[in-house]
Amino acid sequence: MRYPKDQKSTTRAKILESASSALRKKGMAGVSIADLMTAAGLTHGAFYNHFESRESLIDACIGDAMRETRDRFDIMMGVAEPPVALEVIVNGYLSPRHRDEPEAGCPIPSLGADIARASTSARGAFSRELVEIVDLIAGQYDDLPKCAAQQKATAFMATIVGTILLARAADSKQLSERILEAGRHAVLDSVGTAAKRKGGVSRHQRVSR
Amino acid sequence: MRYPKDQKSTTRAKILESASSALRKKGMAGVSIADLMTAAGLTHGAFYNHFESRESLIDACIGDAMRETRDRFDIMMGVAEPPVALEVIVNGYLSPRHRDEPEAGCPIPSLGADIARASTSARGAFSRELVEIVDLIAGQYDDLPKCAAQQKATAFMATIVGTILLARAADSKQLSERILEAGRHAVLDSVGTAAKRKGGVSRHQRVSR
DNA sequence: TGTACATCAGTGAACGCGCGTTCACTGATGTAC
DNA sequence: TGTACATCAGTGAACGCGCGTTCACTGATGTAC
Repeated sequence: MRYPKDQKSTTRAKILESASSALRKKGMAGVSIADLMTAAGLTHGAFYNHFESRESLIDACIGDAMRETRDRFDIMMGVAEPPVALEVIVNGYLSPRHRDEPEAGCPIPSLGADIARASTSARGAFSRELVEIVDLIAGQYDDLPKCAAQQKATAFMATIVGTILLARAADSKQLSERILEAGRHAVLDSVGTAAKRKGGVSRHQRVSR
Repeated sequence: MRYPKDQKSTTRAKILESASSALRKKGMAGVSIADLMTAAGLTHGAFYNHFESRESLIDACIGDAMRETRDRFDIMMGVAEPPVALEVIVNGYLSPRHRDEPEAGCPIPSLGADIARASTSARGAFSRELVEIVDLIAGQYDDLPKCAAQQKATAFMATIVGTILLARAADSKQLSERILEAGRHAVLDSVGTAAKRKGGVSRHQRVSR
């Protein structure tokens, strides 16, 4: 063969990665197949060697980006005891960097509304990963019954997602910063409550404020 | 003149309303000018009698839908004392109806990500209205210093916006319902805290669960 | 070892289509004389 | 009062363009004999 034997899967991965970033940055309408393929260093015709259609690419991107986010959360859980790990996640998620680099971040704030309008399979992939993420977070509220912990975790996700959404749409740095700060404060308060129930991680609370 | 003298402004309003709904329902990519004009009972050529371009229509829609949301919040504030009015808002905002009818609801969950990518003027209009909405809500935390109340109000908005976003993207009614419930619970908890500081609106808390 | 053929990721011209936008036109009404 | 002209919201054909998708082709490599 002309190409190394992992050529095809490598190319597919390259298209997927490039598309996944572009989608998060520019939205579903802002990305054409020709653009993507150029970004991946190929011509547009090769696209259909790897994906059945534009829609199937989008489905794959959503699943992929969600998995990436879950993995990132999972890794951060490793660096500290519950519920302190939540502070690590919050400070990363609600950072200026995440606000300013949607292409490298969680797909929910950038694509959530489009996911709601997407194919059944895309929404399925999204939901499966969302549930996993919520369960990961719920594990941090380990002093609560499972159901209550999941409820807290779901609200946790909603708040950080909504905060990034608002912070990105705001037109001034100042307003945007205030939004991030409000999100951080609200979420860390709830984490703080959990910490207090367990008896004190106040040092961490102060540090990450 | 062939037409009544308020014809032009009436038509403009009709296009705007039709466009504003279609945008929230189908997203920025899902709506063509021809579709909109047909929905408004006109042919596509007339569009440019009323708007300079597609982009300027979108700007107008964003401002308009935000104003509508603010007005709706404002009206709900009138029906109960602070902070009970917040419960009314939450139960409306985080209702299955709002989840299922984006075309008639708040533009932030449906268009937030697109607003972040929109023109400076659209983001300006958005931000001005957002600040007003936050101030309205902050007025409900009337036992807190202004700054703390605004912070609480901002997080309140982030949570309800994020909750609707997640609830719409979820692929099963069951998951979606759990998300709405988690959002309601978290937000009403924080309202409940405010109520307790003031000394008891527990009846309302129980009613709206 | 040499030759003919099969493979298949990638190429790029071509397609049909729908889009945003333009513009000459329509025709009912208002206005000037 | 009657006639000629101006106005202007709305019409619909036409435009150029970029899109998603198709497909005959390329050419380096692997394989059969």
